[in-house]
Amino acid sequence: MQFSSKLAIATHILLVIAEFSEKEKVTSDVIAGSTNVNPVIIRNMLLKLQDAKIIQTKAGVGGSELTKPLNKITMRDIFYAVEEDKDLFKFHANPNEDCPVGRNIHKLLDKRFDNAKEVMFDELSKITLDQLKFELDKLIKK
Amino acid sequence: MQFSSKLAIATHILLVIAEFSEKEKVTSDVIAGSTNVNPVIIRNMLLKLQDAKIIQTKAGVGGSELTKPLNKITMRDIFYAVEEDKDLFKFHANPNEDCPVGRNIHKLLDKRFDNAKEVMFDELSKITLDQLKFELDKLIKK
DNA sequence: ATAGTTGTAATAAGACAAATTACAACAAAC
DNA sequence: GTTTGTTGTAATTTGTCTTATTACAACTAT
Repeated sequence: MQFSSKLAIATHILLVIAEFSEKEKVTSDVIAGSTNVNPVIIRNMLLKLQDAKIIQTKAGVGGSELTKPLNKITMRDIFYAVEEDKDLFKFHANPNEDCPVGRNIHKLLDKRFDNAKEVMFDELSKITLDQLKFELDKLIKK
Repeated sequence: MQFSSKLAIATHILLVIAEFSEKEKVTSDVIAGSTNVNPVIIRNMLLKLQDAKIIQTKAGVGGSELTKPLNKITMRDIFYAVEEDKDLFKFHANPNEDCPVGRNIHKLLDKRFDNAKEVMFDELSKITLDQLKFELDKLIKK
C-alpha cells in the first residue's frame, strides 16, 4: 500500500504557481497541462490549498497566487492541506476480545504506529517550497 | 490514504504464536479466531512469514512456530514480510516534459520521499516482538 | 451581454483490500 | 491404506478509494 499522488500533485501545483504566477495567469487549465492531471482534480486541490491559506485563486477572473513566503510552506503543510489526517496503518476491525492478544493488540500498537507516523511527518516538515524552488531553478538553468 | 491492515494482522499472528505455540497447536483457524480475519488471508500471511524465515508451519499436521528469538524480529521485518516494498508516495503518471516543473518534479521529490520513508521504517525497526510480548504479558497479568 | 474561468455535483472506470468458496496436497493416527 | 484435520492455492466477489470525465451554475472583468 502507498499514499495517493495528491502530495506530489499539490507540490507540483505550488511550484508552477511559484515559478510562473508573477508573469502569467496560472489557471487550472495551465496546471492541468503541466501535471497532465484532470482540470477538475486540480480545481478541487486548489480549493483545499485555499482552505489551508496557502494560495488565493480568483474566481471568475482566474489564476492562483501564493499567500505566504516560500520558506513558510512545508511539505507537511501541503500534505495536510490535500489529504485526510488518517492513521498511517490500519487495524483489523474486530479482534477477538476473548483472546488476550486480541484484547490488547490495539493498545500495544497504537502509540507505536503514531510515533512512526510522526517521525515521517517531522521529516516532511523540514522540506520547504523555498528549498524545492531553489533546487528547481538550478536544474532549469543548466 | 493509509497502509492496509497487514502489518497489524501479521504482528497479531506472531504474538499469538509467541504466546501460545509452546502449549497448544496454533493453526490458521486458531489465529483466524483471535484476529477475526478470514483463515485464507491468515494462511497466505503465514506463507509470507515462512518465506521471510520468521516462522515455520507444518503442512498437513498444522501449527506454526517462531524460528527466531523474539528480540531478533522487528516490526520492519514483519512489514517487509507481508507487504510489497513500494514507494511511500505515488507520483502522477505523466507530468508534461515540456514544462520545466513537469520535467523536474520527479527528480526533486524522489530522494525526499525516500528519506521520509526511511526514517519511518527506522522507527519500526526499533520495535521488537520481544518488547511487544513483554508489554503484552504485563497487560495480561493485571 | 460575452467570454473565460472557477466551483461543484454526479457518474464511471480502474486498482486494491479483504472475504469467501472450493478443493487439491499433505502428514499423522488409527 | 483410509480417515481426519490441516495447509497450500486458485478463482470469484464485495466494498472502498483514487482518478478521470461530463456537465453546468456562479462569478468577474471587458
